[in-house]
Amino acid sequence: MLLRLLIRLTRQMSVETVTRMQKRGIHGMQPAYPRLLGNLDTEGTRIGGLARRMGTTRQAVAQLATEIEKAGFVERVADPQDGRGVIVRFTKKGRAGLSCAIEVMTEIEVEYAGILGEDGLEQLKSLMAGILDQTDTQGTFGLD
Amino acid sequence: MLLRLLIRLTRQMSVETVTRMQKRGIHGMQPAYPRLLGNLDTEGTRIGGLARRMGTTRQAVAQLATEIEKAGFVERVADPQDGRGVIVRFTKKGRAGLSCAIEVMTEIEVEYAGILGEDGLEQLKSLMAGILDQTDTQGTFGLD
DNA sequence: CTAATTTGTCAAGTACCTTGCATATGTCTG
DNA sequence: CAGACATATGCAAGGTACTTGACAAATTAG
Repeated sequence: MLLRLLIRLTRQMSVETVTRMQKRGIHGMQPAYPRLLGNLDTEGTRIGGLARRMGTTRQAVAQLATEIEKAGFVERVADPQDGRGVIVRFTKKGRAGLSCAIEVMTEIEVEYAGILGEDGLEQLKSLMAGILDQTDTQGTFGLD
Repeated sequence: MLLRLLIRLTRQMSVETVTRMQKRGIHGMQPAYPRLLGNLDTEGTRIGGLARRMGTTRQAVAQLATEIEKAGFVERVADPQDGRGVIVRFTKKGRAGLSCAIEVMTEIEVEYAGILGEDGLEQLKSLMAGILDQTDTQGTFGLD
């Protein structure tokens, strides 16, 4: 069953990513963080904007942002243009964390390419993207 | 990034599966349940055996079993051969639930095959299985 | 200026998982 | 058979990631 394969592979890759980042000295990174971090503009992005990009609710983003803030990868600042707005932006650690995450994920993908062949990996990605394009109305941004 | 695609597709398929089962009158099914249910022998299976098959800890299985028991899909009985053992086995609702889960997951896969072509879907599955075979030491049983 | 809308937060609850510890039962050795 | 050890499960606490509902403050529309 496809679902079972998806669950196992997702878990494996998530755990592997966090583990390798730790070994490289980035502590406190969690599998869910790069999804938010990868959607942050360099000047920072508002909660609602992140929610739209990530295809989730503002509440979920606010909560996730709180966790990521505790881990030190982002900080919240008031939006000078809109008194209601809160801008989430990178700390220095956050930028380092994101680039490490990308490195590690790329490294893992290279290993998978070693198993499947480069074409195989590209096919895997494009097949998944094909399903999501047809079934998921969410846009695709940032790290996606 | 591959990980992001995996997360999105997994979530989508999980939610879709549970939603469709509800529409067919199976209530209380959760995405995690078929993984256990699909590893149950017809006579039932012990917690430890399930843990081994599912590649997880006995605690996680025991807890999941409690949830699934509350939902009415399985029941616990003592192992007559081993006083320490607890056998988890299907209720009538559980058998109906599992077969509905398989129907629904198959139906979703057929829809994906409509997007990717049958060959595309088969490729997707075999590519994922290829990675897991090389990287995951867990055995493959039941619904996998 | 009032009313509606947008924005973010708080609070509670759910799903699934982890680790550590306790306890009951079984097996093996002397 | 007793004692030591291993195995099987349960209990408790905690953590991550999410959901829904309600709310107050700020902005915008009429």
